[in-house]
Amino acid sequence: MRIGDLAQRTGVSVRSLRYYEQQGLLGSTRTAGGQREYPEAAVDRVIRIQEMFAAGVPSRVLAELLPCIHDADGTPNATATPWLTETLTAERDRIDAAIKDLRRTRALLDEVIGTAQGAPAAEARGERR
Amino acid sequence: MRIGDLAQRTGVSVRSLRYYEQQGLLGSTRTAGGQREYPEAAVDRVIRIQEMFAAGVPSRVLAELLPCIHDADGTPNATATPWLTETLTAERDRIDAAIKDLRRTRALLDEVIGTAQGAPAAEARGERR
DNA sequence: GTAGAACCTGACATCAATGTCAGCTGCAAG
DNA sequence: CTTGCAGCTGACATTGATGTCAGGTTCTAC
Repeated sequence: MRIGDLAQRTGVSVRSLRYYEQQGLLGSTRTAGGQREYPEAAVDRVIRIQEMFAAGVPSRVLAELLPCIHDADGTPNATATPWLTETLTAERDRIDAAIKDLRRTRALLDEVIGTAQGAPAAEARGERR
Repeated sequence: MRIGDLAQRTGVSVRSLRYYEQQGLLGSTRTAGGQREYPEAAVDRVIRIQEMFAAGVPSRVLAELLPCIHDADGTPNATATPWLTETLTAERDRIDAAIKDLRRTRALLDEVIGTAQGAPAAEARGERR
């Protein structure tokens, strides 16, 4: 498929798709005229890239990580280098901390929302965290 | 306390503290000579600000939200405007989505890490998500 | 073959929080 | 009083993903 289709099917802008390629995250073959052509599997890959970005994984790490991922359609690929596993472990810890933080913030927002609606605050309602 | 102390006790840079003030997130009194002076409660507030930033709450929203927070030391303050509650609800939904996303990403990292260490992949070990 | 949509590259702009530098002033200890 | 650290303002730089524009090429349908 062509870049416009991929963009539409993933909800990611054409600009970003080209950026992903530039960062070595997403491959493409080219037509005789030089236009990008993507396989069906690109859809999944792009979605994964988006998730990773949203999770704060930097593209540098992502570039090394992607080949190691057991894709949905079953293409294994490379194995992680020692450096990569170490980095990923650090990333994982960072993500754990981020989740914890998000939960705390969420609870706080919840409380303010609840209070504003005239209801007693979360603690007073015996809500579980 | 003065800005350097606050920075040290919160782990936030002096630069950022001044930025918070500029954004209306953090108040301070000034000494005769114009230097910032913070109350003890500022420590908690700064930490909260950091958490919110980490959770992706934009400073514009934060500025309106902070006065509504029932501080740790028990200072209530303002009540949320309708606009604010609406915005916060949207933020909360965003955060929920972010948490979900982080979990997925975490699982993926975990799998790659596990595989690299010669262990079978997570699915094969019957791990729960 | 021609019109128009989709694509190409390259460059510059944006956002938000933070870093950093310069030049100046306040403050506390000797 | 002097010295030196800490603080002040203001300005510019950075980072990373993305938007946007310009000028040109390819592809598709007629």
